Amino acid sequence: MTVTIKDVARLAGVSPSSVCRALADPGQVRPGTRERVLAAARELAYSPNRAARSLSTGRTGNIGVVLPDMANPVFPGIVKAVQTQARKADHAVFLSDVEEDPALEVHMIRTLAKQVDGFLLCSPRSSDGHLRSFADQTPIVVLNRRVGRVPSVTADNADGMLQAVTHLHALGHRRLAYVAGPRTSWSNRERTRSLRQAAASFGIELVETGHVPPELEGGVAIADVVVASGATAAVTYNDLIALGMLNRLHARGIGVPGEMSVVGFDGILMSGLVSPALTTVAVPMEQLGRVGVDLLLELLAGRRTGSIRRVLPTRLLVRASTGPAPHR
Amino acid sequence: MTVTIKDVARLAGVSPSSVCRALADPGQVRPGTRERVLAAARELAYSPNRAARSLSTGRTGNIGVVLPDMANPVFPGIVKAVQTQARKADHAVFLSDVEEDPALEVHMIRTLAKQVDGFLLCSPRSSDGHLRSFADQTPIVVLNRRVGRVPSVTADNADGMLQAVTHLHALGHRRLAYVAGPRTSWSNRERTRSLRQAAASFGIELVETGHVPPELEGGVAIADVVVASGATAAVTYNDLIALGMLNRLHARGIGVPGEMSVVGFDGILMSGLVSPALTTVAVPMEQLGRVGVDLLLELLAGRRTGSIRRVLPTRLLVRASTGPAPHR
DNA sequence: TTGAAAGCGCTACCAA
DNA sequence: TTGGTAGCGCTTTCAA
Repeated sequence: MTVTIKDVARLAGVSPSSVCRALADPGQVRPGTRERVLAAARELAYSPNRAARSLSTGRTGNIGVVLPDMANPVFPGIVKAVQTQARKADHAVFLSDVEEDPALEVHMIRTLAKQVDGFLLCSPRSSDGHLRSFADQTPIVVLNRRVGRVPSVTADNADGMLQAVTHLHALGHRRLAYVAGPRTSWSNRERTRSLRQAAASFGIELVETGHVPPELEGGVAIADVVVASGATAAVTYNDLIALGMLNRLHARGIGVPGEMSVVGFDGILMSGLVSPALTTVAVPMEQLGRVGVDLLLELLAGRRTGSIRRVLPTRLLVRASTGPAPHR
Repeated sequence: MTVTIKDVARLAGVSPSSVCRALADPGQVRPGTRERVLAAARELAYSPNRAARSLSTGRTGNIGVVLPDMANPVFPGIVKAVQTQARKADHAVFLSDVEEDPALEVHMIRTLAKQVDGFLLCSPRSSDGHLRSFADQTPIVVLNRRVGRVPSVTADNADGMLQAVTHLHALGHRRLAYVAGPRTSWSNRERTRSLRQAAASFGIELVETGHVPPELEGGVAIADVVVASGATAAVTYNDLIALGMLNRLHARGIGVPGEMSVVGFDGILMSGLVSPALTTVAVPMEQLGRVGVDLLLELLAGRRTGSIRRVLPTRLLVRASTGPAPHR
C-alpha cells in the first residue's frame, strides 16, 4: 500500500542508504545512481514519511501555530501570511484554536510540542510563567505579546493609541470612554496603559467601562454603558467590539459621529466596509505573521539566538466614524 | 532533554512495554503497577511522541484540512468548527491554505498525506481525477463539492438559488445578472447551473457577466459591467464579490436597492454589517465543518464505509440590498 | 501480569 | 561512492 524508501531502493537496485542520500544530499552520490533513484522515486510516486524522518533527525519540518479565536478576523490574516511563508521554507503548519482559554492553550502546546520544531504563539493568553517555561524547552516566537526574553513580534500599540487620542483631541473631545478587551490579553493591557497615558498628557478625561469579550456581541452589550457615561467618543480594544457598538448605536438612533465618535483597533477589512466606516488603528497583520515565521525559522536554523523583539508600526486610519465633539 | 517512555519506565521500575500498556490499556495491567506508572509519568511531565507512535500504529491522530483561501471568511468559520470537533476526538489539525491553486493543492495533499489519518478538503480546486485517486489511498471527506463516490458534505445550492430567484421575481425583476466565481469551483458551477434553471422556470432573462476572483476586488471590478448589462438585479457567486459590488455602486452613486438589487451567497458575518445590509443565501458553515469532521472521524474509526453524501439546507436572508425593480 | 524483542520508515555513522 | 548497521520512541507480538 504505502511506498517506502525500501521499495525505491529495490527498484533502483541500490541500498536504502543511497536512496536517502540521493534524495537529501545530491552531492554525495554518483550522478548515474542519483538518476536511477530519482526515476524510481518518481515512478513509485514516493513521498517520504516525515514523521519517521523526524525520529532520526529530531526535526519535524512542522511549525505549530496557536491562536485564541479563528473567528476574529485578525487571525486568519496572520495565519495566511504564516502559511505562505512557512511553505516557502517547506514547513507545514499545525493549527490550534484554543477558544480564548489559557488552560487549553497550555494543553495544546504540550501535546503539539513533539510534533513541531517550534511554535508561533499568536496573542497567547496563558501566564508569563508558562510561556517562559515553554520557551526554555522549545523554540518559540510570540506575536502580540512580550514576555521575558522570549523572541516576539508586536505592534506599536502605544503609538497607535497616541495617534488616536491626538486625533480625537483635535476634534474637540474631552471626555473619552475605553471599552477594554480580555484581561488575559497582553495587547489589551498595553492598549489600556497607552491610552491612559495619552489621555492624561492631553488632559482628557478617561472613563473605563469594563472588559468585554473581543467580539461583536461585546460591543453591542457595552454600547449603552458608553452612551450613559457621558463620553463624546469611545475607543475600543478592537474593531469587532467597535463594530458591535456601531450596530447598537445605529439601532438606538444615536448618530455616529454626530453624537458619538468611535475608534477601533486592528484595521480589519470589515472596518472599511460598514457605514459609517470605522476610524481605526491599523495593525500590519500580514507583516506580523510574516516577520514572526521568518524569525522562528531563523531560530530553528540556528542563525539567530537569544532575545529578539520586533515592534511594527501602527497607523491611524481616519474614517467616517469620528467627527467633531458635539456641543454640550 | 526530551522525556521518553524509557525514562518513565525506569522511574516506575517497570519495563517500557508496561508503561505503554498502563497508558493505553488500563485494563491489561495490575492496578498497583498502573498507579506507579501514572505517577512517574506525571512527575516527569511525560507526553508521548505521537509521531513515533504513528510509526507502529499507523495512525497519527492528525487530520489534514486543505482550503483555497483563508482570507475568505467562510473558511475560518469552517476551520473553527473543525478544530473544536477534532479536539474533542483528540485529533490535531494540519492546515494548508493553497491560494486557489489546484497544483499546490495536489502537492500539499501529497506531502501531508503521511502525517495525517485523513483529509477534510474544503472546496477543493483540483480535478475530479486527482481527488478520486487521493480518496482511493486515504480517507477523505470533501466539503462544498461532490466527486464520484467520495464522501461529501455540501450545501443545497440549488434550493438557495431558487429562493433567491423567487424573491427577486416577486419584486418584479425580469432581467438578472450573474457574476460567476472561479471556474475551478464546484460550488460556482452548481450555483450557475441552479440559477439558470431557476431563472428559466420564472421566465427571467439571465445575463452572465463572466468569472471574477471570489474577493472584494472581483466585485469592484465587475460592478460597472453589471450596470451596463441593463439588469435590475445581480446575483453573485459569493458575499465578498457582492460586497465589492456594493462598494463600487456606492462610489458611483448608484442606489441600492433603488436602482439595482444585489444578492450574495454564503451569509458571512460581514454581509449583515454593511449598509445597506446584503441580502444573501446563508450556508451553514459551522455545521458544514462539524458534520464534515464527524463523518471523517467515523470513516477513520471504520464505523462507516463507502459513499456518504450529506446536503445541508441553505436559507435566504432578505435584507436591505434587495427591493422592487425600478420602472424602466 | 510482565518483560524481551522485533519492527514501523528513515537517517547517520562506520567500514569497505 | 556505497552498503550494512544501529537507533530514533513507540507499540505489539510472543514467552515467561
